[in-house]
Amino acid sequence: MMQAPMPPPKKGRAPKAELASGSAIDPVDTTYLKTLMGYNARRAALSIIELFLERLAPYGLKPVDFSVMSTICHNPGVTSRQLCSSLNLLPPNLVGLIQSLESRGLIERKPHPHDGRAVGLHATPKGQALMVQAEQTATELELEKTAKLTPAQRKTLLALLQKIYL
Amino acid sequence: MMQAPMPPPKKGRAPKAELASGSAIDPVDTTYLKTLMGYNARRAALSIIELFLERLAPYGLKPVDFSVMSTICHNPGVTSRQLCSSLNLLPPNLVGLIQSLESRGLIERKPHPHDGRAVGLHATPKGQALMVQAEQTATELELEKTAKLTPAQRKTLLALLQKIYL
DNA sequence: TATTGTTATACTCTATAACTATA
DNA sequence: TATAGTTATAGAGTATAACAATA
Repeated sequence: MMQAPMPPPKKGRAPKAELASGSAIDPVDTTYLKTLMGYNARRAALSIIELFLERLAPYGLKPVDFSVMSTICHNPGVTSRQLCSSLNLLPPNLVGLIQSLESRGLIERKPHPHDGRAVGLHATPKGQALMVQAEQTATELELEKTAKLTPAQRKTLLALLQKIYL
Repeated sequence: MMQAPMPPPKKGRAPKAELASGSAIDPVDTTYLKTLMGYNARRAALSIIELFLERLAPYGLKPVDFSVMSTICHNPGVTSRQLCSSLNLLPPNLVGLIQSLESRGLIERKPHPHDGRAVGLHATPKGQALMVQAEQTATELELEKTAKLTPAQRKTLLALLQKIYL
């Protein structure tokens, strides 16, 4: 399959937005990158995560901690194996995370009823109370970051993203 | 502002998809996480990047290398400062990357015409030829990963993602 | 034999402070 | 004084191999 060579750099009329704007940097043509879903999804995710880190710092939760705690809260008795599978994490990277949450008194480890190898994870009342607040903060921050979207567009975006990774 | 407490774990009818499926893991309820744009955008991005790493490995390009090379190709003479600004990179992390691309003969560094401090980056013919192939490969892989989307949905998704981070 | 959880470890990515050369 | 590029380095994130206990 042939393809046209690299598009010409458009010498005539490049997108210029620096007209009389004091210390702006010369803009760059990223037209091609903007056609890539991976590029745009990553940039959007990082933009949201940046604010997430700020707002959730008072709870001592980073994105992965938050995802794990939320999943434990909504699935009492869930195992590490299940968390790894559903959140796409690797077992060795979950160990320290779980230990940290336990030492903070946010979760408890109980023997699994049917499988002696596994350990059931449960949120403590303290952990549950923290996550009610944390989830509320996360939801608020998300609405701020997606303020340019209508509720319908927001719903559409969530559904389309899930069509990619699920 | 008050909020309802953590939703009950729905004891009656949890989403079970493991009916008579040999070695499937008990599924987990991630309903809440799926309402978060940051979570879904990150999962989608990582899903695409996973295949990107495989397919672009023969070119010796990772996502950031690819973004930088593509931007240099489409913007001859662009500076490191401009790359950092438009791709959201930090200057120290770009240094080694640029040196690597130069030592591979993919780009050249030329003195900037107007600013003695800056260096203009240019793709060599070898670099341009590589990127024509690499961009084609990237575009193909993206279409595979978004195969569940119609062209209209794909266009919508790109536009909505840009509304978040731009 | 296969799986859960763990340890140790290496590799990559990202971030900060400080320096130089030029504007 | 401010900016472009660089250096050194620390921290976080992600990866693989190998092991013990249980199925």
